Amino acid sequence: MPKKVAQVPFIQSLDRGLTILQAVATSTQPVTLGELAELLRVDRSSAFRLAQTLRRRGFLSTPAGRKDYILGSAMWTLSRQYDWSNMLVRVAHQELKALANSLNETAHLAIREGRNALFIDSVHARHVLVVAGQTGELVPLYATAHGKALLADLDEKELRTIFGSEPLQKFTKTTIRTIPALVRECVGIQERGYALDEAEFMEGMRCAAAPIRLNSGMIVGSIGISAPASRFLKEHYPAHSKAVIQCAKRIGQLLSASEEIAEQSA
Amino acid sequence: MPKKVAQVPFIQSLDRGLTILQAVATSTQPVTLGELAELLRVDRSSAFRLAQTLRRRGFLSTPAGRKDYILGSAMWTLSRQYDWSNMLVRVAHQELKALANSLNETAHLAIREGRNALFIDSVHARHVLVVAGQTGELVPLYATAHGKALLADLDEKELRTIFGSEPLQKFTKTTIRTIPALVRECVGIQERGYALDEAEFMEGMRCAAAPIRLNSGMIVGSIGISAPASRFLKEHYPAHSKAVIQCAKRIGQLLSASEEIAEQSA
DNA sequence: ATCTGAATTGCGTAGTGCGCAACGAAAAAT
DNA sequence: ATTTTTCGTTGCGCACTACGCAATTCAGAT
Repeated sequence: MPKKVAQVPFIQSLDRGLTILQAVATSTQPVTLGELAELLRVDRSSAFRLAQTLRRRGFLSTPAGRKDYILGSAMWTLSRQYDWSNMLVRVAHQELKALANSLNETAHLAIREGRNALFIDSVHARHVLVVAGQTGELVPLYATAHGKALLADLDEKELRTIFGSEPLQKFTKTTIRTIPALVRECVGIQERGYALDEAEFMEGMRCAAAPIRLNSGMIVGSIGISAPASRFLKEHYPAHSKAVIQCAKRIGQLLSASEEIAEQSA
Repeated sequence: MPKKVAQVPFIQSLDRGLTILQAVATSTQPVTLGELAELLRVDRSSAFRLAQTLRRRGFLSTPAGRKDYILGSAMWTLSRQYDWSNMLVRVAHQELKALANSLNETAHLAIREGRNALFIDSVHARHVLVVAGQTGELVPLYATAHGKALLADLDEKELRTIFGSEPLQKFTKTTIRTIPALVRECVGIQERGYALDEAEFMEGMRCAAAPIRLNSGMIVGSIGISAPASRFLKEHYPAHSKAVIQCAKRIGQLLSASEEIAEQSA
């Protein structure tokens, strides 16, 4: 039997309003009334009234003089004020746990914070020897798999803006120390879909991480596994990196999915 | 006569849905259905159906197992994807122009970008000698009035996270070069409401800037005026700083205001 | 187990929001 | 410049949405 979807009635006009919001937010261009009407399959007048309601609330706005719609300051204000620190953790935690269990190694979730990667969640494996990197810890972007995954889409100019012109601090003998090398690394990560840390930050420690991307491609975080090099062997790379990539992909889909995400949490 | 407000009919349920969104976004705690019903002055069942519609779209979410609502990933995704670079400029430009005209000096609008302040808009005064600092330019946070205004709320720990432990680069003989000095400066800015740049970045140049705050107090940008020290005299400080502070305040209100913002742009 | 407070569902009706059509203004075409 | 077309905006009345009421279920506390 097909699972029963949503007996709770939709509030039609609210639903339509949200559709408008998403349409405007994902469009790079201002959106005209006609386009909205067509999108919703409703009369222009209906689209107009919906859009006006959104506009009065500040969720939409019209560029000076123009008639077409862009997002308004209310959206901006709301998203700025809100504490999003748990969002990724909430959405990703299940997946993180699954990853850690399937490989039986410690899995981390990280975001970019200035020049550092910030670990915002972790699931430890059952091992005597557990890796460092507790939740809340900051580590250099250029010297860790998580950090490099977060940087993957940046070009040389953007990297220089972040790191300035001073040489990068050396942590181990494999630490990347120049921007050009980092640029090459980033290109590689884009191609492969994952980043490796071969004891670049901490001796004897390996890590594989993949960027978490929204539908738009934007990188919003990274997920990865870390382990002592004695346990995380080179022959594990293919399997581990594949698992990490798929995990990142699933999280990205969870974030971008708008409807009917399963809520089997019990 | 009071200007006629909005003949265009509200879409009631959309309006209510947006109210819910704002309520949830501005609350630090998860919001229960009962609270929403009370807020909207509607029956619980109505609030329920609205909330469910928002939840299906991913705009709201319920923490594992709980029944109360928090913002969902759709909000997060939307606001991440959207290009907000023009938002502040759009909202603030009129005020920026007014400021520049009233003092007849160049006014700038800046935001924080990593370790730098980024000028995102400017209005030049009619003077032979105009200040540098074009739109798009990056300047150090610790050495400019705009930068310091943007840092005003940070404490020592946060400042160190941004600037690291290396001594700060010296630009002029008045440049702040230590974190403790910067901390003191920030405290002063919080108290006074504005920041000064006494030729700390560029010789012979003065600047006064104030942080732009949302209702929540969060700093989202800075506005200020710059001029050669020969024209921007010490006796101008009181008047200029007051003008800058009030301008910043007005912009903050524009950003936080949700309804009926005047649209007299002609 | 019982009780209490909440969330959730069903249902009939009031009222909202819809489409239609007309108007006005601005853009496109001639 | 004039006509034509397109798009945004407003008025109106019917239809159906979404509301409140009340009954039901669920969860937690006693």
